[in-house]
Order: sequence, then C-alpha cells, then structure tokens
Amino acid sequence: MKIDPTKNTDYSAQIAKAIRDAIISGQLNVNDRLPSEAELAEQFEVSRPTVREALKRLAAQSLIRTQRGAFGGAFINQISYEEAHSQQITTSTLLLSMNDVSFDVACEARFALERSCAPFAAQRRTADQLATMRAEIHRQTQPGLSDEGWCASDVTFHRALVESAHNVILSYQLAGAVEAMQPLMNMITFTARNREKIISLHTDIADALEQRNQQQIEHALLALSDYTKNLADNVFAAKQKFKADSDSQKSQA
Amino acid sequence: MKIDPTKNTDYSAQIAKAIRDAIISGQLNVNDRLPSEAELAEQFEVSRPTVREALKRLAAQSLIRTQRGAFGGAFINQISYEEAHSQQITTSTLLLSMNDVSFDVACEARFALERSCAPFAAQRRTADQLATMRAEIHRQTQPGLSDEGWCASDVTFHRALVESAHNVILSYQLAGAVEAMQPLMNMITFTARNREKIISLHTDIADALEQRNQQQIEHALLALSDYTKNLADNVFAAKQKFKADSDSQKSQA
DNA sequence: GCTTTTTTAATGTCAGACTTTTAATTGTCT
DNA sequence: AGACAATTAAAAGTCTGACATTAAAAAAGC
Repeated sequence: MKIDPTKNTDYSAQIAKAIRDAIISGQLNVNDRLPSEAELAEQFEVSRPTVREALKRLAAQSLIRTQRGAFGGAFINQISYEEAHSQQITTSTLLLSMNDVSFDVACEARFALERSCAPFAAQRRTADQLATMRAEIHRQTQPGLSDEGWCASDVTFHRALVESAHNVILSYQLAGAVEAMQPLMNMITFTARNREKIISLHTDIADALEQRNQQQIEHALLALSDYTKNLADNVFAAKQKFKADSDSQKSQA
Repeated sequence: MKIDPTKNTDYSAQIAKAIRDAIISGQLNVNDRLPSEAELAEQFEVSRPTVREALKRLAAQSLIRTQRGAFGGAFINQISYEEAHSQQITTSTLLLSMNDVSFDVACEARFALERSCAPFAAQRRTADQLATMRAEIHRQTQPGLSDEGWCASDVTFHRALVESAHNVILSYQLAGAVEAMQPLMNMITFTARNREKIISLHTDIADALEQRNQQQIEHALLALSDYTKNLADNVFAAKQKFKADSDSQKSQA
C-alpha cells in the first residue's frame, strides 16, 4: 500500500481511498483492526496527522470506528441499516434542496417507490402494522394537531405501510425516499379541509391493506400522490401570484 | 458556534456536525466560503489540525470542497446526482455485503423498485432509450460475451429502462438499488441456457415498452425477478451440496 | 494596455510533544 | 486461591510551530 506523490489529490484522500477499496474488496473484514496511526504513517510514508485526516474521512462514512486506550485503534465497522439509512437521508435531503427539484417530480417518485411495496404489504402485513396505521389515522383526526404533529404522524403511517412489506432492503430504500421528501412536504401547510381528504385516502389505504387487496392499495396511493401534487400546485401558484402582485405594486410606486 | 468539552465525542466530530447542521438548515448556502482554517480554529477554540479533521469529515461526504492558494478555502459544495449516487452505491453495497442479506430479499426489492417506474416508462419512453435496450439485447446474444460483459450489458439495459421514466429522483434511487445488487448478481455464473431465457425476458420488456404497455412491463419484470431468484436458489443449493459432500468425504478419510 | 514578476493568503504536510483513555498486568491483602 | 487495587503500556486525541505548495491578486516592467 503506497501513495502517489505526483497525483494532485491530498495524501489523506488517497490513503482513505486505499483503505476504503480494501474494505469493499473484502481484504479487510468487519471488526478487523487497522494498524495503529503510527504504523499506518510509517507504511504510507506520511506523518501521523495526515493518516488521521484519512481515518476521519472513513469515520465520516461510518466505515471505521475508533477506540482509545491500549488495544484500541481503528476497527472496520459493520454498517447498520440505521447508519446507512441516516446517511442516505442527509445525502438525499441535500440533493433535493440544492438542486431545486420540482415538487411534482419528487412527489411522483416518492409515491411510485412506495407503491412498489404494495404486493408484499398485501401478502405479509401483520395486525400490528395495521393497528399502527389505524392509530395514526386516529391521531390525524384530532382537531388540535399541530403541523409538525401532522407531518410526524404522516411519516409514521407511511413507514408502517412500508414495514408491512417485510423486506429490509425495501424498507431501507423507501424510508430514505419518504423522509428525504419530508422537508418539501413541510412547505405545504394543510388546511382542515385538506387534512380531511388525506385522512380519507389514508383510510382507503388501511382498508385495502386489511383486505389484502394489492390493487386497491396501489390505487389509493396513486390518488394520494395526485391529490398531493394538486395541492402543491395550488400552493405554489398562490405564492407566485402573491409575488407577482407585490412586484407590480412595487413597479407602480 | 462553540463546542462542548464535556461531551465524550471528538472535537472534530462536533465541529463537523455544527457545520453540517448549518448547511442543512440553510444558514450556509451553496458556494459560500467557510472561514479559513485558522479563523475556524480561533472561533471554536481548538487547534488547526482539529479543524482540519472536521473539514475532512465534511469533504468525505462531499459537503465541501477545498481550494488552495490565496482566496482559496473551503466552499459549500453543490452535491450533484453523480456524487450522491456514487455515495449511495458504496453505502448500499457495503450494507448488503456486511449484513449478509439473503439473495431472495435483495432480488425481490430490486425488481419491485424497478417495477415502480413502469407506468412512467410506458408513457414517456423515447426511441433512443428503446434503441439502447435493443442494442444491449443484441450484445447479449453474442456467443463470445464474457461474464463481465454480460453483467455490464445487463446494467446498461436496466439503466435505460429506468431512464425512460424520465424522473431524475427515480433514476437516482433506482440506479443505486440496481448497481448495489450487481456484486450479488455476479456470484451467479449464467450458463448459455440461462442467458437465453433472460434474453427472451429482456425482449419481452423491450416489446412491452415499445407498445407502451405498462402491465406487460410489470409482468415481464416480475417474471425476470422470479427466474433470477430461482436460478440463485439452484446455484446456492448446488454449492451447499458440494460443501456437504466434501465434508462427508473428509469425515470418512 | 499587455505581460511578467512579486506578494500574499490560503491549504497541505511535517515533526515532536503532551494529555487522556483503557485494558492488561502486576502486586497485595484476605 | 481469589478479589481488589496500583501500575504500566499502548493507543487515540490534541496542541504548537514550522515549512512547502498553490493560486489569485497586486505591482512592476515593457
């Protein structure tokens, strides 16, 4: 393991890449211990701070964890669903916010992905998951529910739906998509009327799931997608109009 | 922006978190310049190496990029689909390889996700994408095609299908799922007979897409999923049997 | 006005020291 | 012998201060 001084990337980036590649290719296995920082510095012929920067890069991706003290060191981390998941959410959230993706596109993708678990959810849903969804629907009917409370309940509801497919990979992928969308959804404030309609669609989903009717689940999700898109269009149109009005007022003044 | 010395996490991790939060919350915008390392060190009341470790953590997540020289520094990076995407693939790949997910579960998830773009693909596919898929099918019929070539062609084929939905978010999510699965798929070596069957299923997909028949696309994808699962089951069963045989041979010797 | 040189403000890297943490080892007492 | 306490050693975490390299702006020269 050597590094190339002629390359115009940082030594620390090169070292991180070398170790990362070793992990991905399976040369380093879960819970293996890396050499100590001092030893790595010697091996790569760089100083300890440089090695440390490399290790911090890997730590940022949860590829390693470090432990202080005797017999401590850097160990290959077994990446968990939770970690992978939270990483995916940060990345996706930033991607959405930085590249101003249109709401329609994001919404379409989100519900399309969610629909993909419909067949398995219909087959495998448990009473538990159904109960969770019913409970959240009930919470959503409470008149005093805040906007944050509403959104949180919405996430819990959809997460339960996804979980009912009983496929960890699907859960992992979908939870990322659903949660990354949440900041966008929060831009819409739902009126009492909107909420009522959404609750009825949620009820349709729960009913379909109870009856293990795949087609009806998909249909209800599609309706929810369309309704949400529509709602967003109106909200944005109103904002646009408001902006246009205040602009013309300015130009008149 | 201060850090808490009593917390038992690294200073560099705390500083990275503080800056990351500032980015996510929108206090720092794309292409904003962070203070210089020396200034950050002063602000957070730590040394420069500590600040540097924090910055490397952020760089590892492509949240910032750094530039040397006068008027250089660390800038908030606009994360691109490519970056987000390649990060997602590394994470998902490691997640799969480290948590020995069963092939069936992964396969089911992969094709379920892919099916989710069927309705849009049917509506929006262009002649271009169809041509790409036909070309890959043709490549797959070549007798001399290596295993790597076969897999690469398979990825290109499915990527074209996904792209034909014309939804960037869907593409981003799906390409991750498809490519992260590839190492698992590579564990199966396809016989000429297997290839023939898969090619016929690929042809079904392309035909359905040409006719803009959503249902048929989904059906063909489901068939492909089932066939792949079946194939894998046989491969793993054979491996298991081989292992059992050689074990019993050992115990007899 | 254009080109070349110099300056300057950054990051990148290094060496060496010190602090803190933690587990193993050794020592001591019951 | 076994349980508890003190010691030791190895490792990460942090700091200081220096030097190297880079790249853009400013100054100098034509």
